Order: sequence, then structure tokens, then C-alpha cells
Amino acid sequence: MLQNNQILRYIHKLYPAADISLLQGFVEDNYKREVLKKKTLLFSSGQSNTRHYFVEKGLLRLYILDRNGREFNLLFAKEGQVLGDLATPQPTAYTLETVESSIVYSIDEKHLQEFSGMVSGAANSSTDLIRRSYLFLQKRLVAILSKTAEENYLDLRDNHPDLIQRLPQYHIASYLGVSAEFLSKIIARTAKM
Amino acid sequence: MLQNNQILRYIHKLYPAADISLLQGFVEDNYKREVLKKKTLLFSSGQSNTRHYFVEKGLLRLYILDRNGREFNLLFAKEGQVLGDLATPQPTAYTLETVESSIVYSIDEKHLQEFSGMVSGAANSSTDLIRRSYLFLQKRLVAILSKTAEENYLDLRDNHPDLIQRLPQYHIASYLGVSAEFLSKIIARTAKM
DNA sequence: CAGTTTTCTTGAACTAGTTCATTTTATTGG
DNA sequence: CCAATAAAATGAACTAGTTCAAGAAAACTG
Repeated sequence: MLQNNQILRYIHKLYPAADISLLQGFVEDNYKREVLKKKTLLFSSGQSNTRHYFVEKGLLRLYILDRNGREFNLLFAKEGQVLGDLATPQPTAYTLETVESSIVYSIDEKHLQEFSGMVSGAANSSTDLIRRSYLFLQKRLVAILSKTAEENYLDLRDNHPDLIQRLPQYHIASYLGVSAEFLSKIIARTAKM
Repeated sequence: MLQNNQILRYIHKLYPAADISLLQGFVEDNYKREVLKKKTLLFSSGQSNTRHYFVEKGLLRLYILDRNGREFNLLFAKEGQVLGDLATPQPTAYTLETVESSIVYSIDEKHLQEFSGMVSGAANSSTDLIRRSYLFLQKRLVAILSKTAEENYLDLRDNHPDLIQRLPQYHIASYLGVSAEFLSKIIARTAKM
């Protein structure tokens, strides 16, 4: 049970000083486990979502619709990764959807904060998460501005070959900020590289 | 003195519960005031910077160089705004430079954290700042991906006319992710609008 | 206020990426 | 396993944005 309980291991890494059984109780009491099939929405634009998600299995994507109804994928989260809507508690502009059938654990912002308040050293770990997310996004912005779509695709392919395998191409295209047709052409011409 | 002490008012808004004289002492003991002329570097790429900045007067920009030596402006900060390098304490990839002659207050990350630890409700305000920065960046990424350069320029002009006035055009171009020449053409054709 | 440097403008030739339409290939569910 | 649907590929015509080069306008500096 405890051995392959991914979320517990994740929480433990966040709060290494805390007692394991305390953490276990916390997870059992506050996290909700859900088994979801492909293309299920976890929350969507306009809702006031205050939950944070941990992916035990599967693959999720967070996207936004622009005025013309086009989707833009902001990020993907696979097994072992977490993701929340940082707009909390304002209504979100984003939609969270499973790309594959998935198992996720979710917790309400409030409960997470209560818990963080109890455990020493916890405040920082949540700030660190946002900080890392921020840096990641900043790097991505610069990459998109300064590199060609081909370079960005090759970078993604090198660093996340698994995502290339698991995601439909048009989701990758939308993440890279190019049309699906153009990505297809990029892939064709870089296949040998 | 106290009346027009911008940084004190800023800090007070962050920690409304704290005693004014405590805050005043904190500012005096820990913030360093600097008068800087145009195009002065506050920190630059490769350095391990752990300071946070408050702009009392003037205008700063944070930028990064890509592999080809081209600059990309990530953000601007004017009077009343703050900015720090969130990569702290890792060596930063960014450079912070004054665009106009400016007066800034800076504080070391360590001292800021110490203080936050002392004041109740403080942990959140710093997390909130990062969170807002994150959301801002996310919006900007989506804007750059989903809108044309012309739309992005007009948005900036509508929402920050002062920046359009104060920044040289090529800095705005770099912020919007287009060449200076192209921005010049955009401005020419949208002048009447 | 003249001279220098920095910033902005403009045009021509080019390239990265889009859009639309059609066909081919995979994937899925019954 | 077949039919339906979703995803990927491909070509042609187009557009947004780049690059280079040169000149004009502004903005500092002594």
C-alpha cells in the first residue's frame, strides 16, 4: 500500500520533516482520488476552481481558448506531476482536461493551506513550486520568441520524447504556437535528424 | 519624510497589520537606496543575484540575451513597482538595467525572508506576488501566440500609454517579440487609430 | 549650436508560418 | 473485423514578419 503510493511519496518529498503517518492521514482525509477517461474535463473556463491536482497515472493538459475559439495548450502534466490553477480563487480562464485515461488526486486549496500552516518549512515549498513554474514559463516565452518552430520542436523532442509519443500532434503544435499543418511539415523534414 | 516615502507606503500595504515604526526601522536597516543613471546595470547574466528591487523613480528593464546575442525584454518596472530575480539564489540568466535615470531601493532575499517570518500574514503576500507575476506572464504568452503583433502593440498602447512614451521603440519591439523595423511599420499604419 | 551618436523610417527581397482543400493513414467502438 | 471518425500529410496560394541597406530625424554632449 504505502510502497507504491505515489502521492504519499510526493508529499513526503515536499515535507521531509513531517511524520509519515501524519502525512498519510492528511492524504486520506483531504485528497480525492478520481479515475477519469480520456477527454474528461476537470475544470473549465469560467468556473471558480480551487483544487490542486496530482497525477498518479495518465496525462493532462491545461489550455485556454482565445477569442477566435482556438485552443492554446499551456502545459502538460503526466504521472508524478502536479498542477493547479494559480488564478485561485478567481474564476479561471483555463480548462483542464485529460489527454489519456488518468488517475488523479485532488485537494482543495484551503485544505492544502491549512496543512502547510501546520508543518514547518512548508510555506517555502509551495512558493518554490510557483517560482519554478514561473521560471519555466519565462524560459518558454523566450524560446518561443527567439527560436524558430523547428528548433523548439527539436528541443521538445530531445527533452521530452515521451510527450512526443503520447500527445497527438495537434496538441504539440498548439503548445509550440504553430499550426498543426506546419508542425507536420517540420516533422517530415526533421525525421532523419 | 514619512509622507512621501514611497517604499514605506509600499511595505505598509504588503503588511498592513504591522506597526509603522517597525516597518520604518526595517526599511532603514535593510534597504539600500541607490541613485542610478540611464543604462546602468543592477545585475547581469551569470551573477548570483539575491536582491529584490523597488523602484522609487525611473524605469528599469529586465532582459535576457539569446544565443545569437539578441536581447529580449521580459518586463519593465516603473515607479512604485517591484521586481526581483526569481531564479534566486541560482546564477541568473537575466540582466537588469535602468532605461531612465532612476532611484531604487534594494534588499537582500535573506533579509526579506527573515522579516516575512516575523510578520504575521506575510508569507502569503510574497507568494501572491509571484502568483500574480505568473498569471501575467501566462497571459502574455497566450497573447503573443494568439494575436498579431499589431494587436499586441495596440493593447500595450491602450493599457500602458506611459510606457509607449517613455521607452525607445526598439525596447518595445523586443518586448512584443518583433523586429524594430516591423514595429515602426505597425506604428506608421496605426497612427490614426 | 555643431557634431556625434542614437533612434526611427522606408523600401525591396526574402522566409517562416498560415490557411484552405484534399487525400492518406491511424484509431476507435460496436 | 468493418465502418466511422479522428489524426496526419501534402500542396498551392497567401500573409505576417525578417533582414539588409540606406537615409532622415531626434537627442545628447561638449
